[in-house]
Amino acid sequence: MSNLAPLRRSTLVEDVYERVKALVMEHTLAPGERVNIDALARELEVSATPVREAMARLESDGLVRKRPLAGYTVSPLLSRQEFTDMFDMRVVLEGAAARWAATRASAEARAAISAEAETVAPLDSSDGRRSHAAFTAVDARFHDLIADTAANPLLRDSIHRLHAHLHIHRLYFPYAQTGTTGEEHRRISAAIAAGDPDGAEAAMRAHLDAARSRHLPAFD
Amino acid sequence: MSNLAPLRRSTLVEDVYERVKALVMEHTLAPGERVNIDALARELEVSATPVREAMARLESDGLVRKRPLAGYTVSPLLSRQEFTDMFDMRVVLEGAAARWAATRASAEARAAISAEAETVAPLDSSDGRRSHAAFTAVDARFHDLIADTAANPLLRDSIHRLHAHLHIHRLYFPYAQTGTTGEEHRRISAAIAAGDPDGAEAAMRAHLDAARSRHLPAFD
DNA sequence: TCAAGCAATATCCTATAGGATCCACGATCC
DNA sequence: GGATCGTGGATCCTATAGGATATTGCTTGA
Repeated sequence: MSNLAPLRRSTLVEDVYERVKALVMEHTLAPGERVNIDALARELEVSATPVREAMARLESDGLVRKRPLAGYTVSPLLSRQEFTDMFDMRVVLEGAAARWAATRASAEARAAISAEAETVAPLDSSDGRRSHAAFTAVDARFHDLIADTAANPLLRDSIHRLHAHLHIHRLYFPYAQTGTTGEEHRRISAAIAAGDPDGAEAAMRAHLDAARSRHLPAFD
Repeated sequence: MSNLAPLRRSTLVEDVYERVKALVMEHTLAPGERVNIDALARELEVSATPVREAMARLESDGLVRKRPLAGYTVSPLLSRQEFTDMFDMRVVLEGAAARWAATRASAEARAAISAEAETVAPLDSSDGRRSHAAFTAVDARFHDLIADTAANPLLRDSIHRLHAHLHIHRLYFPYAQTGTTGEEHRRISAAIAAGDPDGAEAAMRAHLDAARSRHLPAFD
């Protein structure tokens, strides 16, 4: 009976960080909006001190910006240039992740990726259509799974950071085409399952280039 | 007369962050060492509050680790595996940086990179030999310059973060061979100057692989 | 009507204090 | 002798208060 989870006794800072991060991710706190620390502290029923510390961490994540002596604001939406830069980074990082996943993944991991690639977003109960939120959730899980499988913590964290920003952007432009995402995912997954690093990287790069093209019209 | 620097009125948190970061980078605070917040606050002649906020930022940088309710410790030295992972990341990120620098750099930037590649570490005044510190400083400037030239803020920040950890490691193993570093740098610079993205990326990857090989014996 | 200057308010930033938790050391028991 | 338990001290974490700064709105003048 070893290797138990470290039993996280939480501090308020931790909880506040998670809560505020969620507020930003679900755009209850909108991009560009000012964040009043005192008001936020009252809302969460804590004092300002742990809130300030949590905000410092969020700033390092790039989710909020700080102006000294003038408070925090939620990071504004990505400009077209920033969005392009982000996808350039994704191509580089996730391309490498796919490559390494193809060489390093365990049999279980390959199976998990294949399963995720076959997953189809569930139908929305209200209107019977596939919701945008459900689609992005499936997409995010697929990409995060590959990032995890690449077995490089630095790479994994970098990719996760980028995905947070992508998630925020998607919430504001929920009309991007789904296109051939499913098929592209299956191609990536097939290459990883086959242990083909070149093919996996190429498929991932192609997928991300296509995804970028699907998103770019939102900036017109 | 526009475009003046925003005139950073600093807050204590900013100053403390820079000071503590320097303490870690120059290993006045040694890897693995516990960081007593109250003692550090007394030392810097400030209260614990801004120190805590600065530590939260340093944790996001990976320079310190936090155990809830048990304080901060300076991040331990990289294991062999972590060191290898870091260089895997460098190959990916800096390879892309070299590629983009080759296509996007202005004439001035190309000249600056070439000049930096020709720079030789100054001789130490005391013993007349090239000091390890001087060599690493020149090396760091060359790589940072390319990262800046790639014109992607996300990429630049990611590379800078990695370099901080590399710097700490180097201070503890100051006997790594210099080898053919100078020549490798000149090869990278030549490809960038020539606007050859494939060549620049290949040269950077070769350089980093060689550098990793020069460092790895430190773990034996 | 618009710009500039000033006052009042809101907000941020830091210091301090006290409760909560962990760590080290010694005592006790097997 | 070695392990377990309990206590004292150190340290962390949070709340609160007050000084410092930015922002807002109004007034004044051109």
